[in-house]
Amino acid sequence: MPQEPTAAPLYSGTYERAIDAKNRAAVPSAWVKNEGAEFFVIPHPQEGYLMVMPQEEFHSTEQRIQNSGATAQEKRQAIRQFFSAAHKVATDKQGRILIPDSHAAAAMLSGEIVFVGAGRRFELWSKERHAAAAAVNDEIYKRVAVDIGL
Amino acid sequence: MPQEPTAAPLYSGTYERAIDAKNRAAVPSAWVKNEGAEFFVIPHPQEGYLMVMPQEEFHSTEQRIQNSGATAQEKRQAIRQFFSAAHKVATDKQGRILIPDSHAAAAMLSGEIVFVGAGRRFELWSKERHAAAAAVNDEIYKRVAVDIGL
DNA sequence: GGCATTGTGGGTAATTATGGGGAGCAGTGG
DNA sequence: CCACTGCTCCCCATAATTACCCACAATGCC
Repeated sequence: MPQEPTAAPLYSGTYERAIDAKNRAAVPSAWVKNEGAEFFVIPHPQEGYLMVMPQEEFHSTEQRIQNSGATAQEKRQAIRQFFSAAHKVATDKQGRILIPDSHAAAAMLSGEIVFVGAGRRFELWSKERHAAAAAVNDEIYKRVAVDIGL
Repeated sequence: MPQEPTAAPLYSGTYERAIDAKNRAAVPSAWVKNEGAEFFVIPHPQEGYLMVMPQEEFHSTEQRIQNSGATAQEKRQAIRQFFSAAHKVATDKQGRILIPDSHAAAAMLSGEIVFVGAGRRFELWSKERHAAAAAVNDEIYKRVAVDIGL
């Protein structure tokens, strides 16, 4: 049998979850088994949500900054910012990750939150913000879908 | 001519099925090669039915968005929407897939449903919607058939 | 007519999601 | 140096959901 190149973890789908008073959130079980249990959590620089990625995607994101068209000094500063904002988290025995306070506040995470698959990484949104952002994206998605004859 | 190592599955035909109270639907046995087959389920952006595709078709659809004429940002947003709407499902030991609640609701699937082969992917319709859509398609099909001298 | 395959339904066990108590540690300030 | 505080992790309990298993009906094949 031709050995499948162990497809890199692929996060897809949307899951509503709760974040409790201790800032713990259960990662969808379908996403935990692919990967070990360690993720990097980084607030998205503009939009108010958290990016969560496994180590390899974290490194590849660093590379993308490195390969950007910015000046050497700008890249150094951007990478420093990137690293300082990134927190490494691990799932506990119940498959939950602990969101650092500052990050939860930045993304307004409390009560109902949404896990959104985004390919090689996934995202954490507050339910309200996600509803708004998804509406915008859905417009664009529909237009592009017509373009490619979906 | 580049020979594909494993013949891409071709889905054809129309099958009426039931979806039960647990949102399970039996995939036509002719379409399930091995046990534990995995599919991605995505609501069609405009019309109210579900697209179901194996992983390779899923990726190729992502590529088609990537190669569309939209701007880089639009493509990113469209792909994000595409990923977030796609749920990975696997057949159980009886060859059934579990349809996520939100998707079943979006396509109004309950009671009688229809599996429709569509080449490298297949579709899930509610019986009523499929009847309506099929009537329209048949009109078009007949006209085109005359065009090509069928 | 048997027999195997496929589709359907439902009971039950296993997994997953969530909440909360409490032990262990680190840092802080007396 | 030692309480005290805040935080994190572990454990358990419970609820909800999912997957597994069996039973049976319908169909087609030998």
